[in-house]
Amino acid sequence: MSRSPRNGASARAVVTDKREAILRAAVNVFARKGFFNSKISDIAGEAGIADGTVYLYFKGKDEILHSIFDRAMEAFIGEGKKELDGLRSAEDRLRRIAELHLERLGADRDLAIVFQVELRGSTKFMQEFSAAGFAEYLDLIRQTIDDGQRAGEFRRDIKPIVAAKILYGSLDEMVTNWILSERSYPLAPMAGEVLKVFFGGVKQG
Amino acid sequence: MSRSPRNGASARAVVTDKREAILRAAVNVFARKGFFNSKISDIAGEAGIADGTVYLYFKGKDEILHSIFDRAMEAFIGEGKKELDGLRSAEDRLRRIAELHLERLGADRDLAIVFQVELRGSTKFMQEFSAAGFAEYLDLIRQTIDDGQRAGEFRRDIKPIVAAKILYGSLDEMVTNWILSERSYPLAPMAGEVLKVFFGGVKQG
Amino acid sequence: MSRSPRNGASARAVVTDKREAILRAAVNVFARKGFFNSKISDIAGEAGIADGTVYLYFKGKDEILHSIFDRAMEAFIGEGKKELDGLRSAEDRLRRIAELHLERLGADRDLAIVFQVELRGSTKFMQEFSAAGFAEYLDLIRQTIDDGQRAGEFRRDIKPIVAAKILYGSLDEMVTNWILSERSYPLAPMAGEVLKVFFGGVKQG
Amino acid sequence: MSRSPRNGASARAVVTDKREAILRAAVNVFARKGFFNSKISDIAGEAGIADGTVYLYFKGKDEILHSIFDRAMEAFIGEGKKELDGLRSAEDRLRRIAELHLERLGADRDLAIVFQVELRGSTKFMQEFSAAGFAEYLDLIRQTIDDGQRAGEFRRDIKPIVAAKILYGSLDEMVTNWILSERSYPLAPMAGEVLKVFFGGVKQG
DNA sequence: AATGAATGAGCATTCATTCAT
DNA sequence: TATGAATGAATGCTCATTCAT
Repeated sequence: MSRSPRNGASARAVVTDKREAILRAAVNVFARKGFFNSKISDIAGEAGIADGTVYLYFKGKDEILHSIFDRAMEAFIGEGKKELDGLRSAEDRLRRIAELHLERLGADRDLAIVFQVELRGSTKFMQEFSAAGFAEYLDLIRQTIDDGQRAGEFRRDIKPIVAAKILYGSLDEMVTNWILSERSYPLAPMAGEVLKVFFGGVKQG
Repeated sequence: MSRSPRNGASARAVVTDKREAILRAAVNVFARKGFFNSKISDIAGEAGIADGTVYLYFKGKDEILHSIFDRAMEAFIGEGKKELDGLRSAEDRLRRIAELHLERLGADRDLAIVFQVELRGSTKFMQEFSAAGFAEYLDLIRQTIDDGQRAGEFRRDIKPIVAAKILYGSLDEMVTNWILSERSYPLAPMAGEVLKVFFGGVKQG
Repeated sequence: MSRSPRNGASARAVVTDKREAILRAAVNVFARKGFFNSKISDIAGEAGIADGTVYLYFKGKDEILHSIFDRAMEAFIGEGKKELDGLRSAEDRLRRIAELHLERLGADRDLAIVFQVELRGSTKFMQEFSAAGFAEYLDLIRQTIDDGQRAGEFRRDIKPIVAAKILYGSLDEMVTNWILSERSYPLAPMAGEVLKVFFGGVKQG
Repeated sequence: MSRSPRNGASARAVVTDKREAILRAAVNVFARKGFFNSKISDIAGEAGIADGTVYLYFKGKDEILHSIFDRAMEAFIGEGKKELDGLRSAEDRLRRIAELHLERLGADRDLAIVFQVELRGSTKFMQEFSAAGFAEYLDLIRQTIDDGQRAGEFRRDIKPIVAAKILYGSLDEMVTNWILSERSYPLAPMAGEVLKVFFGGVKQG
């Protein structure tokens, strides 16, 4: 946690610390000013380092945005894998996915803004990030729905990929609305509301 | 002598023509390069006019984006109003909304890209555009659902605003996926798929 | 006075009228915004004509400034010549010159600003205008002083050209101060104050 | 590690050097091309640095002009204070002021051009600079004359402020003429000539 | 590794000038 | 003559990136 550890932290740890500091600063700056309006010097300033130092860790702003995405997805998927392992029914697994989705983003508004807004500011980014992780995430949902259909939990007259997009799109909209809302409210509980409708639509009557 | 030519319509047409040409060019350029990477000179070049001429019609890029949004929303809402007037049941109205939503964006891929991607590239834009038209649109859906609940068509244990966000989010995700997809497929038919699940979830058992 | 005379004004008169209108507008605009910050469109707007029309009468801003100077100097010198003809003593002539100088500029603050400020905004202008009229004016003063010395009115141990610069510089400073002053006071009476000192310095004890 | 190099003086010197270089280059460029016709790139080129570097030291052209004025006035007034301290009579003090005025500007033709021409190219500048230093300078002269009147050196029937403007205006005109002159002659000796007339006009008969 | 002064390519914007009407 | 829409050259300014220290 400390920026200049006196303890046995290795040189590698120092490097990691500064890298982390830049990424954390970048999330904050991007959330406040938007990716395209953020300057490298803003990020460096927020991180408390010199402008030039940023280039020792990243090639440029694009790579920083990529790293933010990678780091967050890695953490999210890693955590998700563990949580889902214990759940057997497709319904329980989807519920946990939805909850995690909103819990995670609801816990870090700046990160949510970067994910909902900044990562979507160009088709180039969207395609890259879609290829990088969104696709995998969407496929996880699709697969779970597919499993549910095979297990007889869900109606079979609905294409799993369509249902997956519906669930993802619904959650995504909850997050976007939460970000833009002037009122402050907890995001996670929206998961239950979404699922009530979603399961009503996909579950076997 | 007269400042407006004898044929008032033609003068208006000329102005409108160039304005329109700029807006059309801008949609194309924004879709290809992204809003922030588009230069005024790109738009002017695409429109076949000089750079400076753009400033005779718009204050800058921001105003162009706003105008694109305004013009499209105006057309969309105007068309929608007419279509919905004849429909009585909430189900029919929601169905028509969903169809129109996907038909419209599915008919103009560049415009769809601008709406799905470029208009969301900054919180500033999102807030402005949310205030300008998205909010109204979302409220139209909410109100229709509310009507459906009062009429006994829909379950009453679901908050209309939540259901509205779910429907909107689902449609929105369909559009985004369609844009990013490498395959080319018609967007409009997805409306039926979305509604199958959505109505399954909200309609009275 | 009217901008489009219905009376028998000839075509030439119309031309002159528009030329005059542009010059009058330019003096006003230059005084308000400064020569370099004034746009042709500002002048055209102030004159109530189209931008392009300005070019039917003048090559550009420089020529307008020149014309302002020429017109004013012509009027000033023409008027001055008449007034001075009747005066015999050098003292009387210098007194009248000083009075005219301050009366004229004191009567048209905008013109005074153009003369004191805008005409001096570049060495190029200053050299041109110096050659064009200031030099002639200064020489008129010098010659008068010379005459006074020859007539025994003034001390002979002072170079006429130096005395001329002193008188001109003193009057000039009165005008500049008057322009910059926040208080509003009549300029012409300063002539007497300047001359009291000046004559004290140059007249034969 | 340390942000200020071991030798603090050198860092300061470096900064000062580049700032000074820009100011010196700007005086030269302004004198040659005029303030409004000078481009930032002209100044940067003359100073031997990149265009962007100028903005590390100054906000823009206006601030450069201000700095030129401030620096010169500071030097001038600082020097003047010392010189005048030893002089008792008002006459001696005014003589020294006049000499310093012409010596200083006569020693740096470019600076003189900036002071006589460029600083007066707009009412905005004139007002700012008048407020900033000219007024103070004029008041120094006025006060000295006032002292001379009280001490019985000068006539009391002349307003000190008017006499001050006359002296200042006379000196100013000497400088302007010297700048515009095609002949090359020393400026400083003109002080004596001006004072001969001025004292003749203001001293007790 | 870290710094931050310096760089200069890149772009938005203005506005004098033209010319078809 | 008069217009004013259109032009496009000109330039101030920003900011990502480099590199000597």
